[in-house]
Amino acid sequence: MGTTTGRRVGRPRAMQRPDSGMSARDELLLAAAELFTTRGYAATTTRAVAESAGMRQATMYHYFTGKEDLLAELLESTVTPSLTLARALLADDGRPAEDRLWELCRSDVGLLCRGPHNLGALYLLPEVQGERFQRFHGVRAELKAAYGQLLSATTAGSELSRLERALRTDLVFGLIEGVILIHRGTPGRAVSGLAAAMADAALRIVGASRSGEPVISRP
Amino acid sequence: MGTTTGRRVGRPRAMQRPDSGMSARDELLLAAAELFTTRGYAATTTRAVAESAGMRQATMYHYFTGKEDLLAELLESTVTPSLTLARALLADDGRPAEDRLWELCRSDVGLLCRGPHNLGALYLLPEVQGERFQRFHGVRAELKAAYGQLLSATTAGSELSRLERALRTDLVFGLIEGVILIHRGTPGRAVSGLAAAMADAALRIVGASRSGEPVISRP
DNA sequence: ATTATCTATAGATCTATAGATAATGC
DNA sequence: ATTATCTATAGATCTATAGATAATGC
Repeated sequence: MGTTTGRRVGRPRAMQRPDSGMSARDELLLAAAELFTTRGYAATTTRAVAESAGMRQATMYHYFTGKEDLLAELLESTVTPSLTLARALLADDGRPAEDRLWELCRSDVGLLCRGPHNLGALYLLPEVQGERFQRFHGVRAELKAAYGQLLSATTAGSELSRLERALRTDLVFGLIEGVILIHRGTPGRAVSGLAAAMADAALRIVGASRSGEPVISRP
Repeated sequence: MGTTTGRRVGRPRAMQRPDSGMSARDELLLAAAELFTTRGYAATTTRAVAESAGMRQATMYHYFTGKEDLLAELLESTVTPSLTLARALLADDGRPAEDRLWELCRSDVGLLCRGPHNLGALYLLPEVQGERFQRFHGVRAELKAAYGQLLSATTAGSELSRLERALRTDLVFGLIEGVILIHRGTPGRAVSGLAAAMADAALRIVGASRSGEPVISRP
């Protein structure tokens, strides 16, 4: 019943390492996140993922059917928490939409930059167009729709044409997802500051501002 | 001396195709651009590039030392025209900085979206961190510096702190390079409209606006 | 008995080189 | 003679499966 070493079911691993506390599945996901973002998805072999997680190549197939499976799972895990927050914010219609949009932006930047690794960069992979990623695309589309709804609920947003609203939603969503480009450029910078700055920028793109903060204007 | 077929030096190609008019080198670059952006860099084999350019795999090595060589050349070709324009705009200090920054943004969006292919997406490749891409990074850094200078020369930009200027430069540069994310999401939209909208958004992030156009503000 | 892992490997690549060949140029 | 291409291939992978093994659980 203790958590002493060597108490797990199954043949022991060949390469012994201190117990990470994670499940083998999670060890694989973490290793994959690290390697996919650092070396690239296609450039990462199943062997690299498995060994990096402390097991032999073939063992990986006990948990995932292949590399695509790992990637799909990682992508979904990046978007799902954002969507949960977005839904909560949409429901909370007591607060000004400006504030809620700002918070969603800030939170997303944090998630993208801090996450296990910069998974955001994986959105751009051509491989992600494939059918296996349908579910990811679904979740992501719903998240984007939430951005659109919040944007439309702002004072500035409500004055825009339907087309213009769609365009600005794309711009804001693109800015936030593109944070990876920015973060990679200057990785030293504090994420919290960046997140707030990006959320501010998003509102400026909409033409709105947080309650309390005046619209920027020159004297 | 005519441009009739079968008049070229060297052994004829195995797979005959209508003369593209391009040099074999350019045919390879074009094929690589297409495949790298559609299928991904690492997922593209040297065979795929060569055959797609109308020649056999081994022939590619007559022109490039490998895949990296192709990628480096493609990346540089995307940034160089932007830098040329940026230099010209920096020198042209008769016009308001706001207008020049706007033009640079708009032109870059056009280049990134229209180019031979969406090469912008390749910026994110982890492979591009390598030493072989030093020159590309140099040119790109110079382009970013130009963005910074133009931004600082705007009225709104000049009022910002040094740190805040650097941050907003990152945001604007990130927004523009991230246009790929936006463009991929809705490829149907006209590039010219998108380019103008992105340039507008960039100025809004800075807190500036084009001469003539007032700063957006609510009644 | 069940489970998590291992070792071994077939089959399918992919890269990069060696050397041959079929054009034009002189 | 020079050039652009070809064919052939060695050597190095990499993926995914088959089947063995070493733990715990009952």
